[in-house]
This record gives sequence, structure tokens and C-alpha cells, in this order.
Amino acid sequence: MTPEPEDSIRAAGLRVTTQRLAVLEALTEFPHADTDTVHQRVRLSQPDITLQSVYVVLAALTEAGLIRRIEPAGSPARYERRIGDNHHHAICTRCGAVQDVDCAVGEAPCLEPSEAGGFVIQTAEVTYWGLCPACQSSTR
Amino acid sequence: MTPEPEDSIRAAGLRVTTQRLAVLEALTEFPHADTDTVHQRVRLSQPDITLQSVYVVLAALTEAGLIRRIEPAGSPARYERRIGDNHHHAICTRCGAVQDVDCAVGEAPCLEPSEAGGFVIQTAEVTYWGLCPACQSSTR
DNA sequence: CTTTTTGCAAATGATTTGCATTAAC
DNA sequence: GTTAATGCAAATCATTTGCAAAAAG
Repeated sequence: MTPEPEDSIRAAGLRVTTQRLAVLEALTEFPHADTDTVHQRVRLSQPDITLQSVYVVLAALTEAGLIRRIEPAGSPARYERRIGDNHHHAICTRCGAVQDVDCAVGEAPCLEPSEAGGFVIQTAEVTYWGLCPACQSSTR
Repeated sequence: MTPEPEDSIRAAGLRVTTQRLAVLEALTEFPHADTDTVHQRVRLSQPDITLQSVYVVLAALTEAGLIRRIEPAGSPARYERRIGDNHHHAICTRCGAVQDVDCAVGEAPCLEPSEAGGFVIQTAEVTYWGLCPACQSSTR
């Protein structure tokens, strides 16, 4: 169960603002939304908010660990509220759609690279590239 | 054994130019170099080449499948000549250094996501985030 | 000679930053 | 009242594009 946005913001030591609440709400409604999408959604309740403010809010929430930033190669960053669990993403090479994918191999073995050339590994990220259902059926 | 740059360029159906040769050479010397690094290296032999030309050459070589583009979240794209084999990358969260990592789990199970919500998967990419040896020992 | 590449400058797109104003605590 | 967050405009950074000039085949 996702905790109340307001509580999680406060718990992260941040002030609760209407903008931050609205952004979290937008991400609940549109998981994997990019900044523009969040902006459009937030404008429904706050018509005057600027795109830059959305950027700043998203950065603050990401910094605080309340949301996760996904950076698909070659397209704008996206954000999601589902964090902490080990899940990965399938990204459509044609339309950029993002789909959550639970780690295929049981207890997340991908997350334990025996040894990586002296690196101390903190996290691992798996991205699957392919075609989403919609793009499979479209001709071009 | 890596084939001669000139041959592989020709084999890809591209014209062989001194710029392309120099870029491939730079990537041999600096695997995982970003565009700026390639530019600087190439300038040793071709002082007047512009950064934009390096961009265009890198794009052409990537398109032709001669090199691979890596896009670490939050930092400029990098390129490598090692392609075709299934290897992944460890990226230093502090300095951005990239290290090749062979798939930890034998025959690359990460590359076969049973089912990904209707997606037809073409490729998979694993990125490990952590600290490189140098950054581990540095204080801040 | 024909077609592809390069060189250059200008354009684009995403994102960040500085600073005065405003809202949260 | 203090301190942190927002709004706004301008700046930055990576990358792409259009077009004339040069090089490859």
C-alpha cells in the first residue's frame, strides 16, 4: 500500500506543497510519465505552474528518494513512484512506452554481479528493449 | 580479433574516410570514450576536425553497427567498439567511469525475460551502478 | 562524374540555475 | 519570523540539422 503522499513528503524531511502533492498524484495516475506529461496533468489543478517548476519538483522528489527517475536512451526522462522493490523496465523502441517487468530470474540474481573489475556495486538496472503490443500490430 | 577498421567500414557499405578511421582508432585506444574525448583524440591527427563532425561520424558508425552507443543516465553518451557479444557495464556513480562486465550468470539469463507484458523483446541491457576503485579510495 | 561525407553555423530539446517572491512551518 | 520552495527568464549542455564545399569510389 502506497503511503499518503503528504506523509511521505513530510517523512522525507521536505515541506508539503500543493505542487509536490500534485506531481505525486500525476505520477500515481500516469506511472512512467515524462516531465511534460506530468506538467500537463498538474496543470489541471494548477493551471499556472510552469514546466520548470515541475522539473524542480521532480528533481527534489527524486533526490529525496520518493520517486525514481528512469532515463531511457534517447528520450526524455520518466519518473515513477514504485521504488524500493527490484523491478525493471521494458521500453518500446518505437513509441517509448515503458512497462514494469519483475526480474525474470527469481530472487534477482542480476543484482549480484560476483565481481565487477574492482567496482563496488550499489544497484543494478535491467532494461529490455522491444516492441510494445500496440507497435507490434501497427504496420510501420 | 578485431578486423581492420578500414575493412569493417567498407564491409558496412560506408565510404572509408580519414575521419572515420581516426574515430575508430580513438575508440580502440579509449573504449567507452564520450564524444568530447573522441574529438580531442582525433584532433591529434586531424587538428581541424570539428566536434559536430565527430558527432556525425559516431552516428554513422553506430547506425552501421560498427560501434555501440552507451547512454549512461545523466552523462553524455559513450561509444565502444566491442559489440555483438553480450556484455554489460558497470558505471561509477561518482566519476562516470565505465567498466565492461561479462554477464554474471553464465549463459545470459537476463536476456530472456519469459514474458514482458506483451512486449516482444529484442535486446536487454544491464547496468550496474557503483563506485570504481579510484573513487572508493578517494575521501569525498 | 556521381554520391556520400565533411565542415560550419545555427537550431533544437531537455534540463538547470539565479534571484526575487511567496508559501510552509 | 525563518527557512525552504516556487515562478520566471535566461543559461547551459548534448546533440541534430541544413546546406555548401570537399572527398571517395
